[in-house]
Amino acid sequence: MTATRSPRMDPLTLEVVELIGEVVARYHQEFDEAAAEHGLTGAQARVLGLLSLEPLPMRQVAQRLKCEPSNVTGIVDRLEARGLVERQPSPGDRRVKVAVPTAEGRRLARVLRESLDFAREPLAGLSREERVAFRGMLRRMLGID
Amino acid sequence: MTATRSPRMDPLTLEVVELIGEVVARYHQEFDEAAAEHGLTGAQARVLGLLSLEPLPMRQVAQRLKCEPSNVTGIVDRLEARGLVERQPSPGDRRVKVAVPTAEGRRLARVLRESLDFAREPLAGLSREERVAFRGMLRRMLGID
DNA sequence: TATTGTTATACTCTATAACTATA
DNA sequence: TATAGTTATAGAGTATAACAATA
Repeated sequence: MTATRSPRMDPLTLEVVELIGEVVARYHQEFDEAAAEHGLTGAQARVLGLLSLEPLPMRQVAQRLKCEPSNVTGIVDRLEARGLVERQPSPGDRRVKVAVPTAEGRRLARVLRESLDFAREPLAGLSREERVAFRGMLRRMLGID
Repeated sequence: MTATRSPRMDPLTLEVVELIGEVVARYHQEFDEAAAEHGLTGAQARVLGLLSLEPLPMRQVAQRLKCEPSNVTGIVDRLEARGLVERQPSPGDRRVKVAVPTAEGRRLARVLRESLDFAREPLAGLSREERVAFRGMLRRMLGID
């Protein structure tokens, strides 16, 4: 039996993997801070962002969040109590409730989106070719194409 | 007053920002799943990973996690109950308790590290030049250099 | 007095299971 | 009977404040 116990990673790849971990941590930190500045938790801000792109039935919100539907009830309850979201009945199926952002909810979602400068700012300093290359790498990591 | 309300983002940059968000979500998902397969939460796995690199006083764990010291008490309590971590007195200062992984804790930390193939696998398909370029981009995003 | 770690408390997020209204 | 949403419950992470032991 050899000492090898997993696929070997060269120092460069190892460094890149570690950098990705740091980017992930930084992204979450900045996202949560931006949400907290407006009195929202990370989960609430994420749901508000989803709904500002497209109103969704409760169950579909859960699918996007990859969590149980019962959790969405509480998150939307709190957004609704803040006047940022409303539950609207679905015409076709009376069981379904569609979560729709209010005007204030849409406004806040836009503010939150714009305050996430972490990624945008450094990207602006890249050439178009560099950004294309970066996009290609991210796509490969996500299994796109 | 013009309609412009924030720095403009070209479609390519916008797409890259969105891809980064997806990578972040995917990274967290895979990390938490790997932890759950071994009966740990994400926070517990993260602390165990930290300690496997270097034993740390409770307060310093909180600083690395960017959370309040009182939270670390509970996380380390659960790791200790699982036999993965021990609290050891500090020789120089009797107020300090150093969290040290046990042999089993170090073993599990290594397994968790190796199961995070998400980033490593696609990186292996890149040329050295591409990886260097990717590293440079990540560093700029983190403000390194 | 100041610092380290803990306890107590309250809130949020999470999964599970049971429930209701509707299909 | 199946599905959408909710409620009830329990565990975990989080911040705040107050506390004990030590410096």
